[in-house]
Amino acid sequence: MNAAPPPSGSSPTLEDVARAAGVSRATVSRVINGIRNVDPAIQEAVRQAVAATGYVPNQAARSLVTRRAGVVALVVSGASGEEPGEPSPGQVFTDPFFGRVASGIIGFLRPRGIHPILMFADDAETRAQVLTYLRQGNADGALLVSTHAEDLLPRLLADAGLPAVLFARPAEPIPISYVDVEHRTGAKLAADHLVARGRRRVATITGPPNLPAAQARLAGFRDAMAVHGHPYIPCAEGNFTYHSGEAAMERLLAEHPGLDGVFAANDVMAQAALFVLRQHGLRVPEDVAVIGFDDSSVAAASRPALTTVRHPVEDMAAEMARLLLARVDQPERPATSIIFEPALVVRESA
Amino acid sequence: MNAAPPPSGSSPTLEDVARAAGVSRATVSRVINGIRNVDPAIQEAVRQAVAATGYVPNQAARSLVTRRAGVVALVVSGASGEEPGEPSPGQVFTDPFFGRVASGIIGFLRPRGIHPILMFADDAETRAQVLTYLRQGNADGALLVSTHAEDLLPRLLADAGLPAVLFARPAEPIPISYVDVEHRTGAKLAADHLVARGRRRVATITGPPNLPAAQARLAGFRDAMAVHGHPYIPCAEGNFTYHSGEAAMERLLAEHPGLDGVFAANDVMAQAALFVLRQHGLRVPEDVAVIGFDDSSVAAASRPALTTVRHPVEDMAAEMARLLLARVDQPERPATSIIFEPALVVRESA
DNA sequence: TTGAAAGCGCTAACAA
DNA sequence: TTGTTAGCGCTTTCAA
Repeated sequence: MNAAPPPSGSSPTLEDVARAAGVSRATVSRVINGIRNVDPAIQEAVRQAVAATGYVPNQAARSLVTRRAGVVALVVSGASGEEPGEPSPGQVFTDPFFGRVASGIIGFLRPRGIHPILMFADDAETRAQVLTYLRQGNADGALLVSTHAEDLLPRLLADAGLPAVLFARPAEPIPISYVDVEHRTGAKLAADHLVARGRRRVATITGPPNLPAAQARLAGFRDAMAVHGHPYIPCAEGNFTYHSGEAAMERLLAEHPGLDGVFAANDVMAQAALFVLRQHGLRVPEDVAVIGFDDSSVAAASRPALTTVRHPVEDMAAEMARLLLARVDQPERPATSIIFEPALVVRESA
Repeated sequence: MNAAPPPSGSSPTLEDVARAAGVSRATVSRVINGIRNVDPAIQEAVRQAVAATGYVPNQAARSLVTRRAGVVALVVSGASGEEPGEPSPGQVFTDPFFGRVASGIIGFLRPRGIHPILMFADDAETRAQVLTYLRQGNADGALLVSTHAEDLLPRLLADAGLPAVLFARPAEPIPISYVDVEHRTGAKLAADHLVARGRRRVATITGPPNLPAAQARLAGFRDAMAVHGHPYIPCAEGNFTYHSGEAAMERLLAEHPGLDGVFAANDVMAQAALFVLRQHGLRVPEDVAVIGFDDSSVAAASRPALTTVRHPVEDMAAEMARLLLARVDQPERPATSIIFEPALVVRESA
C-alpha cells in the first residue's frame, strides 16, 4: 500500500499526510503529537501515511502556534567587567570540563528533540543579546556555564524572569536554579582515604582562589585532615592546568621533600603531579599517594591510573537540562537547586 | 509622542506597530527588512513606532514564510565506525582549537543575527539526526568540524545536497566546501627559520599519523629541511597533547642528545618541549631553538614565548560561516574551498 | 510608493 | 473519537 510520493521540490505537509491516510489534518496532528483518543486503526493508518510521504513536522509552523522554540541557549558566560587577561569564552573549551557539560546536556536534550544554541556572553553587549534572544522567544530558556563567580548574567536572567539554570552555585544568592556538587564532601573523601592509607605528611594542590568550587575543595580537605589530627596542610596554588600542576608539585616537593600524599583539586593537575613525582624518582603510590578530583577522562588514562573524586558533571548537566525544561513547562515553578554527592573512585595512585 | 505601551503578557506584533505608526503591516515589514521604495518620512515614523512599542520580530513566523531558520548547525563529528578508544565528541573540546573555531564562527554569525546549534555526530544514528534536522529546515546548513579524516558525514551531507562547509580538507575528494591552511608552507617557514638561525641538528615532534594535517606538517618540514641539505630528520610522534609532547621530547633527547632545534606540530607540544628542555638544563633558544604551530593562546603565554607558525583558525572559521551563508542564499553555488596562508610569528624560543 | 489579502504549516478550540 | 475552523505573526504577490 503505497501512497503518492511527496511532491518533489517541497516537503510534504500535514495536509498531504491527511489526504494519504484519508483523515483530517487534526487527526494526523494528534497522532504525531501522541495525543490519546485516537482510534488505534487510524493511528496505524496515519503512521503508514507518514512513512509513505516521508513527512517531517515543520518546526517553524509548530513554534508559531505553540510558542515554544524547541531550542535552548547554552551560554558560556565570562567576565563581569573588562578586566584584561581573563580567559575569553573560547578558552573555556580548553578544559575537559566543558566537553562533559555539553555531552550531558546534549544527551538529555537530543532524545526530546531539543537542541542547544551556543552563545558567548562576556560583556554588557553580548549579555544584552542573550536576554533579547530569549525574550524574542528564539530559545525557551538558558543553560549557563560561568567562567567567573562574579558573572552578572545570572542576575539579569533572574530579574527578567527568564527560565535559566546555572552550573554551580552563584557567588551571591540569586533566585535562580542551579546544580552543583558537594565539593567539601568530595575533598573529605580524599582526606579520609589518604589517612586510611596511612599517609601522615600530606599536601594539596589547589585551584584558583577566586573560584568558590576550588575554595570549597581546599576547605573541605583541610577540615577533614584537621579532624584526623593534621591541622596544618601545605598547599600550592594552581589554576587547573597541567602546567600549573607541574609547577605546584615542584614547589611542594622543594619545600616538603618528605611528603607521602597529595590531593590535587582536579585530575589534570594530579596527572601533572604524577609526572613530576616520577621525574623525582618517587613511586606512586608506594612513596607518595596521589588523589585527583573530577574523574575526568584523563583519570583512568593516567599511569598509574588515578584515584580520584567523581564529579558527576554529565549527570549534573543533564539535570540542568531537566530543570530548565520543567521550568519552561511550568513558568511559575520556583527556583530549585540540586546538589550532587561526589564519590571516591579508587584506582592505583592511592 | 508616546505610542501605547505593548499589551502586557504578549509581545507586540507587526500589527501593533502598524497601528502605532498609522500605516499598514506591509509597510512596517518593508521598513524592518530594509526594502527600498519606502518614503523616508514613513520610515522614520515606523522606526519610532518600533521603538515605542518595543517590537521584535517573531522568528518562527518569519521562518514559516521565508523558509530560513536563521540558525546553522555546528557539528562536531567523530568516528566513522565503532572503533573503541576514540575520543568522544565531548573530548574534542579539550583542545584549544575548538574554542577558536567556535569563537570565529560566532564572531561572524552573531552580527548577522544567526546562531549556531551545537550537535554531536559520532555514529550512524546521530549522523542521520543531523541530516534529518537539516532537511526539516531547522537549520539552514552545517558547519562541520571532524575529529577524524574518515568521517562519513561530509559525504552524506554532500549527497543530500545540503549546504555544508568543513574545517579542513576531507581525506577523499568530496564535492563540498572547506577551508584549510597550507600546512606544508607553514612547516617550511619553521624549517627555514631554524636553518637561518644556524641550527643543524634539528628534530620534530609530530601529530597523529592518521591526521592529514599532521602529516602535511611533517612532510613539509622534512622536504624543506632536505632542500637545506638535511635529508634525515629525527622525529617522535605525539598526539597534540601536552603529555604526549613531554614524552616525545624525552625520547628525542635520549636518542639525539646533541640536537639544537625542535619543530613541534602544535603549540601545546612545543610548550611541553620547553618544559622538558629546561628540566634537562638546556637553554631555549641558546642551546635548543623551539618552534611550535598554531599560534594558540599558549604560545604567547609560554616562557620563553613561543616562536610559532600562525594558523589563522578564527579567520578560517569565520570564512566557513561566510561560505555557508553564501551557499544558503545561492543553493546552486558550487563547492568552494579557501586555503589560508600561514605566517611565522617570531617570539623568543627560536 | 502603499495597502489589501492570501497564505506559510501547524495546533487547539469547538462542534458534531 | 473525529472533523471544521480559526488563527499564530510574518512576507509577498497583486492592485491601486
